[in-house]
Amino acid sequence: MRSLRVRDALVYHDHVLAIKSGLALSIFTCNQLIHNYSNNGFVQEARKLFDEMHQRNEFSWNAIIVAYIKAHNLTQARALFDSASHRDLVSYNSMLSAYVGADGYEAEALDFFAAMQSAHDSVGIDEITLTTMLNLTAKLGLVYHGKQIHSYMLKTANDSSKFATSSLIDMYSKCGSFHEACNVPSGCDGMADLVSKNAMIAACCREREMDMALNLFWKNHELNNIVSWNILLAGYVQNCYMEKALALFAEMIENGIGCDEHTLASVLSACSGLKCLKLGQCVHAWVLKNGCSSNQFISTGIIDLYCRCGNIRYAESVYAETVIKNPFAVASLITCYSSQGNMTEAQRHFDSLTERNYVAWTALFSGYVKSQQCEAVFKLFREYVSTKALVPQAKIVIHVLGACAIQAALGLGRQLHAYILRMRFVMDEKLRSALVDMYSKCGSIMHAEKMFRLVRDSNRDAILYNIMIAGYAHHGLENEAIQLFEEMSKKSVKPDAVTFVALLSACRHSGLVELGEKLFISMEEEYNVVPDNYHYACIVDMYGRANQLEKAVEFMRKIPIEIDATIWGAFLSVCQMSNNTDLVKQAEEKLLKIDIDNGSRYVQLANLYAAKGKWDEKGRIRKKMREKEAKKVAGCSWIYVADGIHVFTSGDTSHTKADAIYSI
DNA sequence: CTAGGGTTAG
Repeated sequence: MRSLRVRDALVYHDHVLAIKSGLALSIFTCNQLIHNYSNNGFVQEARKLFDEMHQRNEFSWNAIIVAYIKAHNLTQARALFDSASHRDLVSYNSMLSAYVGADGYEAEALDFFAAMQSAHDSVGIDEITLTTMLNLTAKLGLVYHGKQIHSYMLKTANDSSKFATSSLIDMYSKCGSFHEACNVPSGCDGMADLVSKNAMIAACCREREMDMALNLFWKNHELNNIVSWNILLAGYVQNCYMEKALALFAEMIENGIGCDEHTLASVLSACSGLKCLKLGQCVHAWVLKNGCSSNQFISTGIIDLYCRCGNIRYAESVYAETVIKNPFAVASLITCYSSQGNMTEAQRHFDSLTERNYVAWTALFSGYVKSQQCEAVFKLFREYVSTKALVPQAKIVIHVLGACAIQAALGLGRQLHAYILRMRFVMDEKLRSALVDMYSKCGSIMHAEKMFRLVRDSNRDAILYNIMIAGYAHHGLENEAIQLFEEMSKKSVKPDAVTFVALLSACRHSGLVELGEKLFISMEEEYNVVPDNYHYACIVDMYGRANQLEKAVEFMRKIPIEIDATIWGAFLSVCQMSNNTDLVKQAEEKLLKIDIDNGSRYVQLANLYAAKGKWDEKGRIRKKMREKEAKKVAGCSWIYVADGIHVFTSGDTSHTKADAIYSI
């Protein structure tokens, strides 16, 4: 309705102007009309008027070029630019900023900038050109090029306007050079203009320096606008201070700052992070009332909120109503279905996307890995690699390596390693860690170690150490595991809960009771790591394997946390060592109360009674298991043969070639 | 005298 009225007004305006000026519109008037049409989204009308003009000047050409740029038609804009009879620096700058602002036109932007410097029109470049180029280097994260432009700006005295200052701060910050951003003259004190101050607050938030951001924010706070508040709000959300974000939002409302679409997008993220459905729904209602649901950040935020709060039906119904099927929203849905193990729906959503971006791909890969559907991961990866339009992403390769680790698919893992080298991926710690883990879990501890040693000392983080220590532990190399732990401590890399699970399980498998006890005590006292159920279970199991029932019982009594199925399970295997039926009964009762659906527990119990020759007890447990319809997944082996994967369980005769296999 | 291009937040 509103667009129609604007159109009528423009046409009417057109007539009035024509009559007033004796039917022949001046160039000036036509140029203004082209702008009016363009600003209201009527690019065709603008073009019609442009075509009808008898005379045109630079302003006319620029107006029509900008009209196409605003309509996101860069091809047409460029065609007009190339054919223009009048061109000036403004035409060039308009075209350049269009390329910089659009996604996927980075190369065109660079070429265009180069052409500007050698153009035969010789329009040259000015401060606007340079700030636009700063924007591009910021987008690409190329601090080296950003510095070159900065130097050029210094040389040509184009470095001190408020536009230059804010762009420089923004560029250095987005390129990861926070220090340089702080050193931009009159930028860091927040006393320059408001945009520069806001850019600086954003830089602090990016650097996770929230105290610094707050200091800046409250300096001359009466000058702050809604952008300043939104930056701080987004800063809290991105640094996971969700409660603080909501408190700031409340303050915004109290102070009459109001809120806009940026505000609401951040508030929705905070609600998702806190799984705060109530407030999130209030925002949803507000959005519906005020008609800003067409904003993609907002609709994605609402879908994400319902997904994270586990309400996938609402998420689906909101998604069904969105006009533009945003890949980010779909990624959220995929993640939600994946977490429920519903990969059919996850895949369906993925298939529905016409434009699959890297977020959607990553979500699907992650889902298949989490639900341990490794064959699906490998199949998806083949599809991904053959999609020529995609730039290969390290994050996705990391997921596929994870699937190799689960499946112990060493051959595939090695192929991936070769692929990584061939594609010249940057070997960062995450990629290297994934490779170490893959080699270790595929049984090739030697290659895992080799990869680990390739990481420079200073780049070895706790995660990498954990992977390698766990690798040694699984391969029965407890001395190497301990040694690496000592190296870790020496390099003052802080061990965490995962480190100690790996270490304690090395101790329990190799019967190093004293060392296990020592490590267990030191983890809390020296390293400030609070033991959780896995650590307690390790120690209980360690005593059990070492045949030290009394110590295990005593240890069980002292456990300060609620004893869960993991710990009772460990205790049950300790009972296997003793003849104390009372203890078994006790453990059984507790265990079945906690872990009623887990078939493994029933089987463990039944086997325990069977081993003691108590067949009636065994029968009783098996009957209970049938009553509860608890199922245990059978352990299995598998082998890759040329045409695919073959899975076997104990005593399995279901394979089509079972007779031949057994005879061999 | 009056026109067009560049900066900060999700």
